Amino acid sequence: MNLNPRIGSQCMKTISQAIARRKENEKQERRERILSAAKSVFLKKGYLGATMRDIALQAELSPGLIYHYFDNKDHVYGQICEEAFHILLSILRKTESAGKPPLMKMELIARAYLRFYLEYPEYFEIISFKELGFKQVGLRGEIVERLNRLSLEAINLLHEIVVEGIADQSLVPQRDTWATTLSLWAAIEGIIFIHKRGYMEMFGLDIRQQLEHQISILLDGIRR
Amino acid sequence: MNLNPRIGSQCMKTISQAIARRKENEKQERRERILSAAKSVFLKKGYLGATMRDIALQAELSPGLIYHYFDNKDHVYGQICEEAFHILLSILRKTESAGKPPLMKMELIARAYLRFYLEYPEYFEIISFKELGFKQVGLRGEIVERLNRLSLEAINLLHEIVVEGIADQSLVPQRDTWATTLSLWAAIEGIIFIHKRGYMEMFGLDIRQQLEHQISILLDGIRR
DNA sequence: TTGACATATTAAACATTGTTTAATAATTGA
DNA sequence: TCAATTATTAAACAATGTTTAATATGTCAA
Repeated sequence: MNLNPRIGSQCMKTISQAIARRKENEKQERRERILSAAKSVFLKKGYLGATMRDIALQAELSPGLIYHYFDNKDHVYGQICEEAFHILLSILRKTESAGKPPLMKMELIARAYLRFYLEYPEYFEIISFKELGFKQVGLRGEIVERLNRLSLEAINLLHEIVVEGIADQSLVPQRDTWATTLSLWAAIEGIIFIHKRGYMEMFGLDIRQQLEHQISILLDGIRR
Repeated sequence: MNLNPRIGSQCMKTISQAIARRKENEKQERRERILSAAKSVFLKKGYLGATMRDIALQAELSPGLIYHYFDNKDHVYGQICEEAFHILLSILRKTESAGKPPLMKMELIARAYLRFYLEYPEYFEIISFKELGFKQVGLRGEIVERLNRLSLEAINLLHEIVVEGIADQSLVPQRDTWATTLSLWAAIEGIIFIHKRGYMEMFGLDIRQQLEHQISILLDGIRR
């Protein structure tokens, strides 16, 4: 028996806190479980192919429960998409290009982007659907803000190199560093999308060689 | 009364033919009516936003009837998409570049593509959804074959210029003319997609200037 | 003219979506 | 033990693409 009520109440208080903590953990675990199921389903079937019932089945719980933890399908998708961006960013940052000249850094960034496309095609699909298909689907609100920020973060890695290259005069001075950055990014991304559409297979071209070709065109120009 | 049965039967025959012809016309008109409605709906709402009931309402007939004239939604969409490609192709061909040097022709093609994007944004959306979003949606069969052929036809306009440029030595000889073609096409298309995603607005860049920048990078290189 | 037959057309049904709701089960704190 | 909050579910809902079964329409032969 608690002779001292202060101690008793204090004990109860800490227990309550511990329980609250445990419940918070369990809640988080449910969330994770749903996200894990969602990831496998989205990666396998894509945004449109994946259904909430698929995810619920994979997570072994009812579809309705997902809405207890997430606002809607886009919200869940947004989380997976965010994860995809983190993988992309980690690969782009892993280029280990410190100290190398800016032109070399650019090549490394381009190759790293290609590596992401080749090694994580499902994640690439997730991202490119967000980037290109969403005027039609309608991801809204702060989710898309966060994803846009991550997307920009990737491009910014290239921008920093452009700035550096202009500073050390290995690049011609540009009117606008962002204009050059977007040009390069567009050309790299473009060549990957071309591959995704099957045109390289059509002409027996290798994507890696094609990227090197693209890099050399960008860096050296095509005019004799 | 027909005293001569040969004439009578012949007359009936031609009437039957005329009726058959009229019915064929009416059938074609129904088809056109549906396509016209579909076009306005698809252009306004995009592939995913458009519903068969929307189209039926616009055409003032029942949704089921559409399936009497078309296999399914994708089939209808394919027709609109084909129209979009024809517009693109006509614009690309209208460049009036006969006699100009290949490098100039390339610039004109690039600008023409941009013009299509700026003047027919809804058609551009239709095409780019076909090009990029369809692993998830699943357009199948000969429709996609026909669309791919049209898409390739567009790229081939650039390829012919590349071949010509190498022949007259205004371009460095390339291992593969298609490799160069795809590089250029990717860079041009890429810069437009970058704009579509809103990055140029973000940095106060103008799409036309950006395309010129892209062209100059491609043609002159960025290295000092 | 009538009736059979093919075609055009529709309304309704169907299966599958994302999402909501209302009810139930579980857990906690008093 | 009980009230209340929370977690969970089954069922319902509205909207989709598509199918079906029925109906209207028009054609042709007898």
